Amino acid sequence: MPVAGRPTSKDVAQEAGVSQSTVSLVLGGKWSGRVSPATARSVRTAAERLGYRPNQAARNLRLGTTRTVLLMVPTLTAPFFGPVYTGAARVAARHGFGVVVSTWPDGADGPAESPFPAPHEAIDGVLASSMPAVALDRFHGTPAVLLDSGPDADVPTVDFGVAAGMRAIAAHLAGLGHRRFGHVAAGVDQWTFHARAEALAAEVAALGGTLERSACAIDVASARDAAQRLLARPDPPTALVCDDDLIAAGAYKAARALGLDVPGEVSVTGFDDVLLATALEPELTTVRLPAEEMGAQGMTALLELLDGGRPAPRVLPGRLVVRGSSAPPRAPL
Amino acid sequence: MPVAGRPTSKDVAQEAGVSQSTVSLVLGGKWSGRVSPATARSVRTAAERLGYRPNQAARNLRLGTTRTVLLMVPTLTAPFFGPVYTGAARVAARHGFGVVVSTWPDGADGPAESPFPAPHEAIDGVLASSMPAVALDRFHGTPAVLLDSGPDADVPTVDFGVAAGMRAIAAHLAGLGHRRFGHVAAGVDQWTFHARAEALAAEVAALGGTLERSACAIDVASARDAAQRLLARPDPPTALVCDDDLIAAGAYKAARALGLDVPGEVSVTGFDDVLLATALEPELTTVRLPAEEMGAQGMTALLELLDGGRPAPRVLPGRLVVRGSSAPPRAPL
DNA sequence: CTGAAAGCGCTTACAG
DNA sequence: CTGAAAGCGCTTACAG
Repeated sequence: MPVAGRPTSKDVAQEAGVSQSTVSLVLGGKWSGRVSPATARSVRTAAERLGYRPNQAARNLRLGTTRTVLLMVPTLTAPFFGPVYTGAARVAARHGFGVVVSTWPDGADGPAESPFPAPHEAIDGVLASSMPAVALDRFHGTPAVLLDSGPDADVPTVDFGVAAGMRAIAAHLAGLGHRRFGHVAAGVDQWTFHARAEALAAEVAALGGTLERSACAIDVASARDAAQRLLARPDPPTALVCDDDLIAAGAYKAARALGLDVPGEVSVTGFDDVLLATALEPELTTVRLPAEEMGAQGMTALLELLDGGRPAPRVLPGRLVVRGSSAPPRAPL
Repeated sequence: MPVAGRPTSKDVAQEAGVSQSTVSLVLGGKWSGRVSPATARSVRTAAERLGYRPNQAARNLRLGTTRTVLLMVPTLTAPFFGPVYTGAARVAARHGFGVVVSTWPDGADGPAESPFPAPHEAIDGVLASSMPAVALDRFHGTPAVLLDSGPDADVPTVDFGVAAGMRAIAAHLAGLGHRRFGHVAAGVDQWTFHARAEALAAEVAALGGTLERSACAIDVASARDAAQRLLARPDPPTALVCDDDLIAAGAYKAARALGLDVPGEVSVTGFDDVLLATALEPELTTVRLPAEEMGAQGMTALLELLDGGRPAPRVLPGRLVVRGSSAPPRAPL
């Protein structure tokens, strides 16, 4: 018997000849010992025949939950955040959660731009990536996990081992014989870049090398200029350590503009290991960060938190990937 | 008077000394002529004092709507989809809609992987990008708009003018003097790549040139091999037309492996104009596709559809961006 | 083993 | 101009 509009549990009940509560019990998987197997079967059959799908809004209203979490990122146009989302959504789906995305602070949504309540008012938790802790203020009290934002927060955190990654880069270059380092640094006020700068400075000092620093925005042209400033010094670095792969692409350009061969005359390293790293020529020595794993671990921590747990801070190690952009320095003339 | 838990419209009513329906009327903006301005003001004050936010689940249940649309994309790790999302979310937010993302067919969610109802069961509409029309089957009847999937669908569409873009590439190269073309083609069964191939073939034929085609996956290594096959022919092309920027990066590698200078000995063009295009050396001649605009226009069309309209198909023109990777062919020896 | 009933928090006729 | 009431579709005590 066809039903007008989308079928409800009441329609299924009528079709199966049982009460609506029985339908709910069976389809909710809470029937064993309470409903006879035969009845359960007939409910399932009826539900299938009618193409019944439970109404989420009613379920949410009744349970006071939305099974939706918000992933907040600074931008979706950087290659880093796609994988983070993918990992988070994978874990979320396994637990019946959906993930909505918003960008902040330049976000597409939010009360400032819209007269409507922002969609993220209806969420159970927040996953915020690459943000200062104050970004969580607007969610007063909503369970939250911070990703890639540093371990010093009063919510659970998941971070990359960027300090160890930078040390691995420096050790690799030092092993090749480099002593004069240039740091083409992202001039961006995020924990990860502060941590990278600090670790590099400490490691170079420990190795007895010298380090000059030049800051830039995270774009190719700005990185090229910053790298050029370093290479134009009287006693230029033999290795340019770049804060990410895109910046490294700018360093390549600076080297080429000055007629310097990479890696013959100057070594260049990146960080992140995005697609770009192997698209460049020579391919880039860099540190691979498990972005998708960060999304997955972050969601796992958030679900633990929603479950009443106290997930411990996690640190995901990066891995040095040596490719063609690093080599021993040219012997002094 | 503090209220336990999150305040409801009933709490606001009590605080303001009015009925709950009056609160709903005022806060829903439907009060003019029905509630006195003074009462309205006191309701607003009470709501603010209590930090009241309407419960979306209740609202959705009552209205039978979710104000949520699903953006379905093949993958989130390609650089194209971040901007599409951003544009869609911007327009959606202006109309009080949220956007959830899912990937298909390799999706993180969906009934196959999860015993729970997929979150996207609770949506008002679907925006599907770079998909065959059959991808919409599982949403039987949900209003949908197809992006970047070709104009031949029985739902509204938004596409790029890829044919015109390819013609512009071919005309540009022909203007430089090229006659022997190689097409490093994405061997991916998507409308956009079929359209690119067809347009290029037609234009080269019209110009009286020759065209060889070599297919590859959309990754650097596969593209390099495909380009190498073309360049190894007895009478190799003087220009490699690549189906996207990443493929062009592979073509650069093939040229370098054979000791061929770009653009001195072989010209290379891309498509899309992603970040990579200016990270390469030389910078890539390509066609810029307005991805964010596609997201925005798609959402506009979907909202129109939800409003009962019949949005016309839209085509967003690309723009040829000439950079350093294209030059006149080397004079025959 | 099964069903009648309450109630989640809204919006919107309907009655005054 | 304002309020009492119905009802959206669920889940879950509660009663039998």
